[in-house]
Amino acid sequence: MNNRIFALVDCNSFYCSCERLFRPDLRTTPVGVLSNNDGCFVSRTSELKALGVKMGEPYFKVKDICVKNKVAVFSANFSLYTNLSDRVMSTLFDFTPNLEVYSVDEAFLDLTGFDEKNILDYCRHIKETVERNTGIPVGIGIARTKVLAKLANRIAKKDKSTGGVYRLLTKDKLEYALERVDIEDVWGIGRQSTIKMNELGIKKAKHLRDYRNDKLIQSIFTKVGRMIQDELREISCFPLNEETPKKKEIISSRTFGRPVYELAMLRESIACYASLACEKLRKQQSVCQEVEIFVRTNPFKESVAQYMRVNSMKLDSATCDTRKVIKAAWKLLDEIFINGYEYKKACVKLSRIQDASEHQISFFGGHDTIEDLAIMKAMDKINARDGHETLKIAACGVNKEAWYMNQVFKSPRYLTGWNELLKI
DNA sequence: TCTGGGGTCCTAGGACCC
DNA sequence: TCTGGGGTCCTAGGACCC
Repeated sequence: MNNRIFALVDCNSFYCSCERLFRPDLRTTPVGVLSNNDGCFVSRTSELKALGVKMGEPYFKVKDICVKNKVAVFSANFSLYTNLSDRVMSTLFDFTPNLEVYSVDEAFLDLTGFDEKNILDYCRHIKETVERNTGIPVGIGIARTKVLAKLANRIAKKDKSTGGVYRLLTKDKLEYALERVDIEDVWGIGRQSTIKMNELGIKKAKHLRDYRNDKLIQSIFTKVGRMIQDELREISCFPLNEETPKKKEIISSRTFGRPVYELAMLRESIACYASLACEKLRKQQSVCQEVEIFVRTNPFKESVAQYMRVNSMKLDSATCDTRKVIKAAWKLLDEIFINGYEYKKACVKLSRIQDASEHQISFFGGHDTIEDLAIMKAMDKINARDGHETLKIAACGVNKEAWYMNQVFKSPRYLTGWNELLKI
């Protein structure tokens, strides 16, 4: 046992809550948000869950249920969600700088040193403040390790009597919780591990905590499994990571709105994804020295011939120049493209990422010149000021409708588009 | 007809070196 | 018949997360 205290703040049905914020008429309506291309449900309100719609459920399979129950369905509107996420996080930051932004809708707070008697009230105050400032409802779980804080958060959300804040600090509460929580609901225990845990007779969180053979746990579930076990014992193994590390890989991929057959169209999509990835790369002031792409047909469509190929290359010199990355990606595409398949998805991945300021300049040249960097900088600046893709590389094409994803239910960019602000 | 996107960490095993 | 031992680095693939 240690004397640290972690609080996990988690936004309730985050994407749905964002949509509801601008549509108060939907306060009691079941709401769901779909993945890109209007594929699967990635966020559901409790009302939608109650209708039996599962996480990751393809929309077309439950369309009838949605229509019958007047479910408000939305296409993903990530610029809106990111913006609201920033507001939630900055509100939390006002309470403590010891904060880890764990995901778009979750943050760990280090509240070590707080008087344990008052901590429940304090977290209720945090919850109310976030909700008042941003309109996004949250739940908070409090415990001595991150794994247990996750668990406490689960209870806070499931058990209405908690009022959305739950403290898992006393021995009896801990026993009560660990006896009831299934092993698969423990943070870090996924599908494969659950099967192996069950074989060992571990069905509940408590069984893992009390499992005597630590070495066996380590050998089957690796170091990570052992750390989860210790975290259940209130031994903190996962530290709070306050600064967000730079990405080591940047991926940009999309499923096409419709099947694609021509090399020219694949090239356009690849150029677009490469542009997106390079933008992110420059934003974190990095350069990459490896480009990977893949293309594939629709694995769900069994009636057509299947094809999937990955191809990658190392660059002579690390770069953040979109033009060079597109050139490399196109070369990779030409090598693996086969005529006659019905392509459904393409992907660009940048790796071997280094800091732009520190990277080694190649002896053989080919590195980004001052002029290259100036062009990229100008492009980023114009796009930041006048909107995404105001200026883009011609290789990306102009007729995106030919392959771009479907977004039939997209809400306005209430917070990031001047023409789409809420009208009252 | 219609099934997402973007990450991280860990380990085993191969390549290579002396 | 019988052919060493020890170390590092890299990569692919598995598992997990939201």
